[in-house]
Amino acid sequence: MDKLHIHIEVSPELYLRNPDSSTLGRKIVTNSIELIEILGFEDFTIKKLSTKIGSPESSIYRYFESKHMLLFYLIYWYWSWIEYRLVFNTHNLNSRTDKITTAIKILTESVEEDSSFSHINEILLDRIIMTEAVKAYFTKKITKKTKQNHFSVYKRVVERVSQMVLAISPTFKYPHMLISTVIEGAHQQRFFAENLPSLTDVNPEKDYITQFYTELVLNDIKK
Amino acid sequence: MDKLHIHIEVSPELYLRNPDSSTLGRKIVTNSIELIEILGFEDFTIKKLSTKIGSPESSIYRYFESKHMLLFYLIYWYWSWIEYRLVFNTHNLNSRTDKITTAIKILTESVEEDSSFSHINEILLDRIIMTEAVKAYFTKKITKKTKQNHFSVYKRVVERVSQMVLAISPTFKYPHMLISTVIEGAHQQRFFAENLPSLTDVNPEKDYITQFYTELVLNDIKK
DNA sequence: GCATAAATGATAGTAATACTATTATATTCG
DNA sequence: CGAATATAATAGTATTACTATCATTTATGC
Repeated sequence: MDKLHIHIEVSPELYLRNPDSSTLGRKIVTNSIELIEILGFEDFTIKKLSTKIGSPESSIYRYFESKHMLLFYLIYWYWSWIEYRLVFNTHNLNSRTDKITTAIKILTESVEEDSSFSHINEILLDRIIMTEAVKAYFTKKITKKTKQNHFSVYKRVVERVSQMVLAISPTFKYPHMLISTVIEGAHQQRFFAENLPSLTDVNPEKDYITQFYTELVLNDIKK
Repeated sequence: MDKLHIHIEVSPELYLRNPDSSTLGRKIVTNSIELIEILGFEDFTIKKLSTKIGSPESSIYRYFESKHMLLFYLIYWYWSWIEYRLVFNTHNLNSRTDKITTAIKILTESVEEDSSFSHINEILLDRIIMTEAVKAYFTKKITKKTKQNHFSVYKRVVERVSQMVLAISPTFKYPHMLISTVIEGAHQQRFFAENLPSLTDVNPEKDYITQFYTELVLNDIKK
């Protein structure tokens, strides 16, 4: 597996003080992930986080400008981590089909192992992204410009996989649309399977969501 | 066009007093749509709505239990309206491919005409669903049971179109997954086109999103 | 057309929350 | 050891979702 001790750096625009540079900072991040996963982002409050870590609210605000920025930090971290895994696991593959298949696997599978190379629990973070990330795109609490800057990693991931699509089918007109549909779709289907099963087709096979989206993509680009 | 004076009834579980039964009730609905479209659901407040319509907050709460329930009401209305259009426009088609193509068109196109058979502006409502509906699924403010009850129309729409998929390809394993991917994907792509264009492939052709999803579905089910 | 009931208005209040401000105390570092 | 820096302790503000109460208007039955 890819249990290297890589270090993920988050864009400084997302924090006031780098939470990765102190024990308190890391405590904030670790515990916010645990709390958001349990409560959901709406019911998650800085007050609750502050009591959980035993530090005052004002200390948390020294690291993050706002509750929303903390969520953006987590999202950024997540996509950096996905990008790393994407590059690491596909770069030495020769077959174009293998590349795209591996990429779709990484984008659609639920994370079930905490690679524990950091203070961040990837299993919980993956669940947060599944349920909370959409809200972050759609919120008007953050300006367009800020969003566009801060979704840069996500965009890069979409771009990378779009290139894999074009490598197979150079005239395909909508690679970004296809890939962002797959990414968001897979998250949503996982959520539906847990919460609104009649909107999806729950299946005992572990990787049925990955299978579905892999076939969807291959059928579409190999017309 | 389908400018019939049909009347859409919303499940009584979603309101305290039926907003369709009084002028104040209709005023609340009409104006909430306008406000949510402008402000987004987060910045939309009952106070702002109450000043807009010149009635106290307490009057609004006599119709809707909460801000979230008001949103659920709008979502329910929207999907009832979509279901009506779906049934109306497909039932007299003979070709299976025509049926599914028409269905996908209805599910993926942006609404550009207010059919004005009611106090509800469908153009604005369509935009609200595009940006705010996902938040409604994902919120923990509403219990699972309530959600499952209240998403019944949405589920019925998915079910109807799933049946059209099965009519073409009876052994297709994931019709619900395919259709909910299309519905949510199309909304998201429209949002991306306006707000985060690098995540999609913006195209001058008016109906490129519909085209994309139509081909995606046909390629997938006609293997 | 009048009594009764129902809907609405006017006003006040509560608890929670995101975030700010200030000052005191630790902690780190040259 | 002294100075800068990070954290704690505490208080406060504005906003918001929602509740409560009572007066007034409007609709309804007879």
